[in-house]
Amino acid sequence: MTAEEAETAARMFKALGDPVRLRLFSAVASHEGGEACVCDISDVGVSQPTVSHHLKKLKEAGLLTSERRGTWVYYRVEPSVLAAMGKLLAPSAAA
Amino acid sequence: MTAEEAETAARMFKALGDPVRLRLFSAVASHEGGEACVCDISDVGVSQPTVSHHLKKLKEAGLLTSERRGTWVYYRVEPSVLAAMGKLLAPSAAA
DNA sequence: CACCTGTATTGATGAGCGTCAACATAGACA
DNA sequence: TGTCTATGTTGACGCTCATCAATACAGGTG
Repeated sequence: MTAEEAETAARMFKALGDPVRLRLFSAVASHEGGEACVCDISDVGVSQPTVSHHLKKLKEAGLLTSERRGTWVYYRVEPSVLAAMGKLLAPSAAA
Repeated sequence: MTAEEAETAARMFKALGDPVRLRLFSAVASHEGGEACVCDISDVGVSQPTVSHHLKKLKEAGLLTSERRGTWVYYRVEPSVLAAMGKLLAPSAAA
């Protein structure tokens, strides 16, 4: 594993390395249709700006995408990225 | 996903959220026999105390175990923990 | 237009992290 | 015992991060 590969992958793991972000991500991933409105998942015990901040981090890490539809903003998981991370965690099956 | 589950899982993701740690972990995981001596994997561009520090973090996160055999210390991956993380990243297959 | 709700940004603060130099410890060998 | 190598620990520095209050922006409704 090269230093560059490690940089890229570590950014994604790091994004999931916060309990609030992990819960937000899990909530989006397990929501119906694979997407969720912010209002559906923002009950994680922190303030609204903090939720927004964490969703932005997940987006910057490439784990989520967002789309505004009228009043609400919907977040959705990026499946290809998930698969790549999963392979890193299953070296016996992937390498 | 409860707050406690998120705490536990986030600790493991966080441990892999550093490029140096990810490379160390990957080196151990892909090494012959699933274990590696520190001397085999410490070529990641940081000083020896830093390597030791990161290996300790991975151990505290439950991702690695260590065992001294004579002069050298060998690290080995914890497969059960890997599987649990993998499932989190494959919600379509696990939940 | 004014007003309300949902979401994002700004600015500040306190805590945590990555890194290294220096030092300490463990084991092997003479 | 002394010495050398391999690894871990300590202490400190700079940087990043998580969080919130305050504010701003976007879109809907009247």
